[in-house]
Amino acid sequence: MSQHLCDHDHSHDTTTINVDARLKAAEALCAASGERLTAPRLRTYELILGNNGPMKAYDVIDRFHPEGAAKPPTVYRALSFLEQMGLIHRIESLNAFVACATPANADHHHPHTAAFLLCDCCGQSEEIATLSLADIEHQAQHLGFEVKHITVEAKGRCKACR
Amino acid sequence: MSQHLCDHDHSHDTTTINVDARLKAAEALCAASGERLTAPRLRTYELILGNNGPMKAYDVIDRFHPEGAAKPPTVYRALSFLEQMGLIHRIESLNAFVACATPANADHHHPHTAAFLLCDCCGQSEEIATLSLADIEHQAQHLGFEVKHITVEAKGRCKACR
DNA sequence: CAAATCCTCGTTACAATATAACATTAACTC
DNA sequence: GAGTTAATGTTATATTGTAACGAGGATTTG
Ligand SMILES: [Zn+2]
Ligand SMILES: [Zn+2]
Ligand SMILES: [Zn+2]
Ligand SMILES: [Zn+2]
Repeated sequence: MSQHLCDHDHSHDTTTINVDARLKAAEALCAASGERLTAPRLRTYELILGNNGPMKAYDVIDRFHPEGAAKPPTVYRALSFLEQMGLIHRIESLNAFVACATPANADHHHPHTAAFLLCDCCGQSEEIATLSLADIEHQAQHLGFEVKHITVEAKGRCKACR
Repeated sequence: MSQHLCDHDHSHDTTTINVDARLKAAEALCAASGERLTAPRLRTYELILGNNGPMKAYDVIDRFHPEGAAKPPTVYRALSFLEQMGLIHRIESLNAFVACATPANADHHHPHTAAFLLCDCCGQSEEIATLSLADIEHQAQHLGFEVKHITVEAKGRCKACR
């Protein structure tokens, strides 16, 4: 995931997620929701959880099987499912996917609008809770993150189409 | 650009931009900035200005010449230029491009963070000025737009990479 | 239990989006 | 006008994402 746009080291690019705990929580969430966390879905989530930073769909595809790649629809379907369950987020500006930092669980559903700080250089992402764009600047400043460009896109239905 | 996800008419999907005036303003802006609004750049901007809603790169490519399509790099380069000049915005969640509603001109440079309301149904986009996510809800409500999902992504440099 | 139904998946093929690399031309500088 | 830079033309290819259809397995229904 490192972008290698620079010459300094990226040893800070490490996330520490308890993958097993997340997988168990996801199982519980799906069970509680009447959804099935099938093998391809589980494997896809596992890979994304284990990846250091946002992961491309084709990286999931390539690493899906020990022996060879998965077929794209297998993975794209799993990604859609995981996104709908709130377990991962799609990063539109990177065409990549990252595990939600605060996923719903069986007890506590937690759908939310996520905001991300995305480093151009090391590729790391930080999911921040924010309800205002000023907040983004504040949190970025607090984290020492220099913001260059913000993407804000709201999807829905216009008045005429409702 | 209509998405045809519905059976109602989309006669509201019409924008009215004074294309000639925008092109002249762009000429002036580039002249003032020491940049060159070359033929491919001008043609690309003209097509985006004339399009009803966000336009895909390959639609620009296909309509570039009266007789046949342009080569992709020609258009992608022009799109990058126009975006850097603040004349168009890229809509990440659509892989599309739209003319800025309030572009800079020779007198008044005006770089800004744009926010968009994007209709799932008719494909129309509305560029709104906003400095808070609550604002998005307010403006959407005022416009009768029902928001289903908001994308917020800030790109830049993390602390370790600065 | 068997039939019907629905959801999910496997597979093939392909569509849509975007860039690398290098040769050529046009503009600008001295 | 020779040297330099910026922009374009051109070919090829890389990356990202879906349509379509059949097979399998789970769930519901009678
Ligand atoms: Zn989240
Ligand atoms: Zn970084
Ligand atoms: Zn704008
Ligand atoms: Zn609409």
